Amino acid sequence: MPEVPSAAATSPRPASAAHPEAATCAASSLELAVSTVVFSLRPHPDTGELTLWLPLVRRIREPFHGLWALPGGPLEPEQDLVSSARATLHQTTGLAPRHLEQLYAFGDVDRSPARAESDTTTTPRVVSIVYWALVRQDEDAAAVVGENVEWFPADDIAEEAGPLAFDHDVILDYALRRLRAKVTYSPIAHAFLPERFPLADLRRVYEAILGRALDPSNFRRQILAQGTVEDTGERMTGTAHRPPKLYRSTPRRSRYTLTIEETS
Amino acid sequence: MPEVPSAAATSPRPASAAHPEAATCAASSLELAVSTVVFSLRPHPDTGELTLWLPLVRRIREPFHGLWALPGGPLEPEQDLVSSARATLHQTTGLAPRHLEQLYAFGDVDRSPARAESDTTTTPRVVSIVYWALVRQDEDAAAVVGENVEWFPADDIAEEAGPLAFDHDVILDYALRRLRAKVTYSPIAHAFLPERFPLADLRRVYEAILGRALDPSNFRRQILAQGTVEDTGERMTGTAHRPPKLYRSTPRRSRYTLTIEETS
DNA sequence: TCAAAAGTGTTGAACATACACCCATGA
DNA sequence: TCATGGGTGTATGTTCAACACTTTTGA
Repeated sequence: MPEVPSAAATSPRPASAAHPEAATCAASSLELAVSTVVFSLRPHPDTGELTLWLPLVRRIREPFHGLWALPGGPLEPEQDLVSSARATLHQTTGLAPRHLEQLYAFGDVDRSPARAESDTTTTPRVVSIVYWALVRQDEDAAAVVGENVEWFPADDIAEEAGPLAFDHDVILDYALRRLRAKVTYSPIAHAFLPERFPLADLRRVYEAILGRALDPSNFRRQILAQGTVEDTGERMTGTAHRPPKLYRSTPRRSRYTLTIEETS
Repeated sequence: MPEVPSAAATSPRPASAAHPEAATCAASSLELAVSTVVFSLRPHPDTGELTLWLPLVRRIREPFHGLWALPGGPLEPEQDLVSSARATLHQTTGLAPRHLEQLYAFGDVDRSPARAESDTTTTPRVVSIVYWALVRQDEDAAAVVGENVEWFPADDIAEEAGPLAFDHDVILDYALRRLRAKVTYSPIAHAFLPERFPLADLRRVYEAILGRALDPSNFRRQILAQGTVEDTGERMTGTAHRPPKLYRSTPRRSRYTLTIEETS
């Protein structure tokens, strides 16, 4: 989508009236919604291995009545984008997010397949701003699930939840790639873990997200080298082996991070 | 913004009516605009060194009448987000973009400083979806500038264009960091160059964006190693020295790249 | 004492940086 | 021939994957 434009170049009008920040949609059918992809880690029902799960909401009206969709809702005029995403997450899981980040704004005119063929007056054009959130492993157990809400393993969505409503398949695919890319250059994986944790748990989080095994010794060195965790001095007890040290993630200096992308 | 939520957790309502993709703003003052940060490379007027420039548009009405702002405009109900950004770019420069990518959606309730203090009925709440574009060096010369449009060196905006309208200072700062980060792991720099170019030109683009000199020999090796350019077999003529080979950037397999972020 | 996972050390390959040096052209 | 930037080669240091090996607990 970025590269190569349509070479269509009509005559350049002088932008005398160029006038940013002013689009009233009062008269037209243009709507603004905020959706959230909520990731959590749970054992896979078949293999028992830790994998990504996420909640979907069954649509109870047209369009796409009966299909599964990402949780979300309309943006209230007096509500920030993040607040809206946070509220959505609270409604579907009962939890407050540990990590909440903007993913992308989806706004193609034909983004909901139904709309392409149908009357545009019945199906309004919707611009969605999508966030993604990570749920802490220890809190996940306390998550509450509402009516018409169900959790699915991320990689089984296609089979188990059929095609999703709107273009949410595309969005979900993008969110997954984004998470997997970001985990390699940013310490977001920590957001899945409790206050204190052994390094092996952190490694298991990485393995679950990336879907492959990591060398324990090299992993340890890399994490310690990047300085995103610090030793608490405590150790875990009651294990059937040498008790591991407990670490906590070093407080990130909140450097104005809006986001940073990466797909490659 | 991502990390640490407000721990505010009221009682979780079951999301029985959770209903994504439906926000009519007909009755409220909520507007949707698309703005674009347009980057081009030109010599700096003082030092003569190649630096980033971008066009700003002077506002001709309230709010922020008289101040400089990012080019942009309201989103038409039947227009894609990218199309809107593309149109904006065409209006301000007369050009078709070589690289166009979504940056971020800015939608805080109080994002335009004026609004914070003023009556909310007079200053509507605006959600802006911001794109960034790169202009090819050879096309830049042919750029047309409209009325109330002026180009500035990116690093001199604060002094020369004063504080920008809305929160466009923040947006611009973010766009610059994003560009500088992305150039290190993605071949976007090529988008500034013509069809065929010597490697030294590509190096100068990198140097301009990063603001520091790069070792020519190592740069060559890195670029050739990553396989983003290919030898055309031709050479540039008319130079006062050994004629350099001409390269072209290898066609990127258009892998569904929405975006990928990166800050640090 | 054995199994299992924590944790340390070592080695070799791949890559990056710095810089010496040769090449091809116009003037 | 010389000045200039294009282009190649090489030495040194750093990072990283693989894996052998030691440590510490519960059973």
